[in-house]
Amino acid sequence: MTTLTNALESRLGYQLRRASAVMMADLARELADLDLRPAEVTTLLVIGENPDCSQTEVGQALAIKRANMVPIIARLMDRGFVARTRADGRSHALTLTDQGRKMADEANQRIAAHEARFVTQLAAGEVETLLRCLPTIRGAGAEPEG
Amino acid sequence: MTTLTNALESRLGYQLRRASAVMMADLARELADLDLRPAEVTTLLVIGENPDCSQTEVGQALAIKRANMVPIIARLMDRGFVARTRADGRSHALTLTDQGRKMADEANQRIAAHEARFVTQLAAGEVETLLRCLPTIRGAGAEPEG
DNA sequence: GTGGCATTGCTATCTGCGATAGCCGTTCTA
DNA sequence: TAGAACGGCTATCGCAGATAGCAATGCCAC
Repeated sequence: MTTLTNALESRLGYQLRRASAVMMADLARELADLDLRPAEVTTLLVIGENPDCSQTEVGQALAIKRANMVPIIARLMDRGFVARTRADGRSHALTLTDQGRKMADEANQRIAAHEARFVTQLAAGEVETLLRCLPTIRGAGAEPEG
Repeated sequence: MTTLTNALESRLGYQLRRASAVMMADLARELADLDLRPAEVTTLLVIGENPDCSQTEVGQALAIKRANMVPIIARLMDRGFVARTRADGRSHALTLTDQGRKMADEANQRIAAHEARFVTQLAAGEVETLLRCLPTIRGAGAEPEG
């Protein structure tokens, strides 16, 4: 087995994609026995932080389109983690149930453990740099006009 | 429209995922009129750099599973960018055609422009830090045993 | 040499995430 | 009050990745 050269290794986008995939896979593994997908956890946590928010607000915070929020919320409600009440004729006010709050707490611990596995491999200043640069990269992308 | 709080903003994995998604979307847009998907470009470039490599070798360089390489190679061959000859009874030796080489050159320019849109938003030292840390993160993930 | 094992490419199928187009009822506003 | 904007929803598609298993080939130990 020859090892191939790969000039992409020096590309930011490529490295970002590979690193992100590794962390996503690790997160998915960490959350597997809770039967929570990454997109569901983030939704759960945002609702926990922002009681009575609407679906589209959550979606905007997480860059999830309205249409894609629907099945996520549906499943969280089916499992009794999220409740909603009519806010006005169009929008719902989302809150966590007691069960949902417990699940969010558990998930937060799992996420902390997951993060630690990676952050401990880096110097403190490096983590700080990453957390400063990554939002800059996000901001450098094309703004969704509208 | 209230803006929600989101504690995930301080999470490395979350930021990585968001930043990666932005860059992927930008890359896809840049390559759209070439009708090349991100996974296809990376494959094309690796073959260009490593004439006579096999499919699984390319897959290993790019973290693409054998099974998922099949349709990628098939499409690159259909479009006349990649040719292959029997290396032994099992494996193929992959090379770029003249057309494939041209496409790879063009793709490389597009990628450079795409990268520049983001890299120019960062300080030189920051880019260096990113390119050092991201492979570390990759390495901190669970090794695929086998 | 031959038998067992690993490798290579492949099919088929599944999951997760994201995007688009468009419907309907509600609310805002000019 | 009419038209635009909004919030939730359905339906459907695309891309990337994963798994399980098959057939043919090559490798190695005996």
